Amino acid sequence: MTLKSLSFDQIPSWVSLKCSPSSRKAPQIQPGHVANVHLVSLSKQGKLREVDEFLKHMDEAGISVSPRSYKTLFETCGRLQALSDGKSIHDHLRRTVKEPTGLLDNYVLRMYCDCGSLVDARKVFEEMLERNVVSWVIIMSAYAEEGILDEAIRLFSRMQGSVTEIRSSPSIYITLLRPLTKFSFLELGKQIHSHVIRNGLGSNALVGTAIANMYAKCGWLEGAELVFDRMPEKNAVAWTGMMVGYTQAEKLDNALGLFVKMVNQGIEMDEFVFSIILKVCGGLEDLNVGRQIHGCSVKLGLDSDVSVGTPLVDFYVKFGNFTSACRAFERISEPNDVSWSCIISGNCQIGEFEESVKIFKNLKSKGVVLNSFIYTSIFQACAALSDLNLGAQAHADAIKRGLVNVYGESAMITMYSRCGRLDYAYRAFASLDRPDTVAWTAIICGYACHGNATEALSFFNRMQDCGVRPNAVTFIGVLTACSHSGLVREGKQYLDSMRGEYGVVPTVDHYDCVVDIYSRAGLLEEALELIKSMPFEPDVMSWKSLLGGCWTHQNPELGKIAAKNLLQLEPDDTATYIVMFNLYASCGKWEEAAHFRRMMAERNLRKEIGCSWVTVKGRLHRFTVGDRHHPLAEQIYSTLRELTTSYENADNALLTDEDVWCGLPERKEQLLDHSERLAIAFGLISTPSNAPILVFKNLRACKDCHDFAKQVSRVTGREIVVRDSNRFHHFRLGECSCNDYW
DNA sequence: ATAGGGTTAG
Repeated sequence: MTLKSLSFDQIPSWVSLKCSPSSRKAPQIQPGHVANVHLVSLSKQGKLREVDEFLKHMDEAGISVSPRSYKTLFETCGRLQALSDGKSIHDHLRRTVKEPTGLLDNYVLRMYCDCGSLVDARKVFEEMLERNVVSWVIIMSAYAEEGILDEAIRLFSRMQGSVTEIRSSPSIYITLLRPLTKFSFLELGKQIHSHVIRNGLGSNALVGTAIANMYAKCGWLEGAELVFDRMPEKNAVAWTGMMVGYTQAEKLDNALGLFVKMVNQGIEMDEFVFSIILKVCGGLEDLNVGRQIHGCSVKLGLDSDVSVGTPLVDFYVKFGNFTSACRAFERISEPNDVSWSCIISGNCQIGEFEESVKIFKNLKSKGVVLNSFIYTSIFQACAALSDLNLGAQAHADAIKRGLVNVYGESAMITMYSRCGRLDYAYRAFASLDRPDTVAWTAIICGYACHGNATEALSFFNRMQDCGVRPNAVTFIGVLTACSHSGLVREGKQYLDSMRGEYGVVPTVDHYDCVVDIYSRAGLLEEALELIKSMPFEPDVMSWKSLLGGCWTHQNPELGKIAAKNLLQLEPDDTATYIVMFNLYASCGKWEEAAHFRRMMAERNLRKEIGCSWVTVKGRLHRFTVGDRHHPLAEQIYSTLRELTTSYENADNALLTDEDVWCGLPERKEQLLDHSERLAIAFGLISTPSNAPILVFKNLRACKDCHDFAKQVSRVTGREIVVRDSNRFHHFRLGECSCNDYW
């Protein structure tokens, strides 16, 4: 909108309607009144550029801006955090109003605080001629909220001498207490409490609530209870605070008990009470009580409130009941970013990563507010989908919006690593000031599954040098690194030192890693011995690892034991049948082999279709075995034929994961059309000759394709990276990073 | 005019 001149004809009629009918007086409008009303209207709509224009016109027309207009303008600038607009309006005020601005200064002060400029705020505060309690509260809370508590306290002492109304101003204390809660400064809190008592505000309900809250959230539950119990009337706020305190102290039963007491005393419940108590039910894994509380919220008509609906969604997600979660979500009348983040992470938790991404894109296109939780889930989804494009885009996007925090940072390390870009993962890690346990773990796991054990273990050592303690997941990464590199002795030593040296109690997963280490190294008896002697019931992974080793090291006797246990635990996993078939077949025991084939057929089991894909210029190209659908199929196959001349000896090739589903061993000679070969060949002909090729595959790489990829990397000089269902293989000049050890 | 509570993630 451009106003050529200050013509009131251009102001919509409804604007002027607003000012006359309410006043009974004759329609004598103050000069400039309409202009000021228009200014306020623009401001409330957040149209700050038009405000600026309009102010100029008012100046030219000699119309002054009313104090009420200034108030609204400053409020708008604060709300929108528009510091430069705020400054120019402040300038305008100083330029045009010569007399003392008095109470308006509080709004200016508030504006600078809201815009995050403590420097400007302080300057205004010091230059103020007249300071009242409100002025002090504003400036003190600004420092306190920023965590600059010592300055807030200094101001507090300074105030003692200059303001007399302190006895009647509980807001001072409430203001000071809130940030203490946030930063958990218990000792300071106690001092303020004594101040409160000395100033006779000990029985003030609002102050009491704030103090009980402060004690509860600083973790001093006894103190909180003392204050809480002595409060003559406790409102929902006080009860909520106590429940939060118990929850943070992991005393969920106490929190629930308090809730029951609250209900019995007939305290009116509001939406915030439901937020915390639903979280408690989720933590207690108490579906029944949660459902009852859900029903209670419906009766009160609160379930459509975002503060109730959102934790309800989360509650049902925790129980894996996604249908109920969605139903709860749909009841929310005005979902906010938290609601969306619950539904997005819920989708991630049930493996619906595409759906998460879809919702995310939709929210972005609609301009809905996003938060760091949403980005963390999206990084997780991109990791699972290996979607580097979207992941990197979301990364840049999150930075622009200032929505990257420690959670997102470590999720990003994992995302880049799983998308095949260990180099980016490292860069993301290296950019951290002080990586915590999870970030270190993410980079260790990254190097481990890319087969770089030396680096992974060196990160583990550096982590300890930095004084960061490893957790259970860290050791999974460490042991995986050992496993992928054949570090048998080291692996066992790490397992043995976990409890004593690091205080991390090993779980069955850690033992499984070591079973895997032994099995891969051909120490099959040791592996079986460990399975038998470990302080846990062996699980699927224990036997799978052993079976894998029996296959690589051709031991049908132990393989039989592993398979027997595996079939009991997981009769529908086709991999067991296939490996056993191959194992017997390769030893020439055809009858036993046939037995497993037959069993598989009888149980009507079908193998997941082998599939590989490669992304070129942002487009995904997907291949299945023997696929001829691709427009460049002819070129792909001729490339493969050229590359395969050295593979005549494929005769004795065995049945692989990929072959089995399509049928029979007679496809011996057809190994050349395995999906990953198609993807590699396509990568070769469709990317620049110096670019690395990154192929993803849903199943484990077979031996022949692994050899093939090595060969191709030697002949063409290309770097080829293949991610199979297990790990990453980096092929360079005829060698693989896994040292044929996978 | 100033002031109190909750829910989401690696």
